[in-house]
Amino acid sequence: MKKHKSHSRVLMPFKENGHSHKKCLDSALITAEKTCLARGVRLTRLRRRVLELVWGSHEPVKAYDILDKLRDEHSGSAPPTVYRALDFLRAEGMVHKIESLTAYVGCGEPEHRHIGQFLICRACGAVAEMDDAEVRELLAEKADTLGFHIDREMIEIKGLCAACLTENI
Amino acid sequence: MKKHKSHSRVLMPFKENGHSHKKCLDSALITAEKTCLARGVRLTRLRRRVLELVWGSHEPVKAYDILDKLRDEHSGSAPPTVYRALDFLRAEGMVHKIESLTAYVGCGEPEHRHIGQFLICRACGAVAEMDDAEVRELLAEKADTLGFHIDREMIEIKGLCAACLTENI
DNA sequence: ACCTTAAATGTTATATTATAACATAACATT
DNA sequence: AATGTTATGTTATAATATAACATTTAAGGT
Ligand SMILES: [Zn+2]
Ligand SMILES: [Zn+2]
Ligand SMILES: [Zn+2]
Ligand SMILES: [Zn+2]
Repeated sequence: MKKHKSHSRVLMPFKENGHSHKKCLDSALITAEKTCLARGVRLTRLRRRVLELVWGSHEPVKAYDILDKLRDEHSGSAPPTVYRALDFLRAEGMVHKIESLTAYVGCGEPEHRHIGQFLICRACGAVAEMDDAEVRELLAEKADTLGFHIDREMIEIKGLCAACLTENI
Repeated sequence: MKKHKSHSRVLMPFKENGHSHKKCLDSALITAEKTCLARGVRLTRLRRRVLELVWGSHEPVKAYDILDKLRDEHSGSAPPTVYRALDFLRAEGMVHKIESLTAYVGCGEPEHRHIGQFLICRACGAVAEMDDAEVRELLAEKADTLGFHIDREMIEIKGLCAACLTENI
């Protein structure tokens, strides 16, 4: 029994036909800059570059793949370089870690802190992010029947996205 | 709008006061033996021992902690020893991997194949497992609005269990 | 019992992911 | 400029997982 219509947003959709990833990336970087400015935290050149690399595609990116690219640009790069930047970006919500892939994706809406639910296509590898309050509420309710208080939930769903479903008829 | 009462089971509860873990463990091993027999797969001595070690407590166990114990008993143990046994046990549903902890827990109900939802207490480290069809149905519905077809979902919830909540008043 | 084959385990090496610890550099504030 | 703080550089190592191939064990047919 729902009291009101809960919000359910798609924070990061699967990319549609004609998706301009350049725009997508630029907009993400601009949002990140604005958000960091507003919060008084520093999106340094390195952090910005790591964010850019994470946003290179809509597929989760591995930490060591980022590191390889950083090394091409600056020989002083080492694992801590990338993990520190990722830690910062995750703390600020610019990036989420996909635990089941040990990989990282950019967040489509970092300005409002949240932890979404991720849909991962096993065919194309793309990831979409939802932020669905109904799901959260139902889980909270279920947890409550066990006397459990939720701090944080990780929801990672694997399957086939619409595009890959139609291809594999 | 629910058509029927969906089943919602607690496959593995948080341990209650007076919980006899010896019974809990014995029963898990017996169930595992029966289930393997029924399926025509082999619960070898090694696999049984690994299952026993995973079931050592209700807290997720690390692969290399299992390996350390195996090494005490048999010097020929190496990473593949434990990972192969875990792979078998996971495939048969006797053990689940908690992705967000890279650790493994025993399953309370391996005879029916499933992937549950895990509640992880950040204070005592214990894990409970639910298998809630309502949650699954809601997620399927939400995914469907994006044209996404779910194969498998990972739900790991962190928070405080009832016992730890009352302690931390 | 003997042979054959498949499954499980042993063994060595290496890949992948992540953190510790300490030094230096950049930045902000006074 | 002096100071404290934050970020980055640097070296080393910890923690998690798999590849590849050899050997042993178990199952099934003759
Ligand atoms: Zn894009
Ligand atoms: Zn997000
Ligand atoms: Zn128990
Ligand atoms: Zn289970």
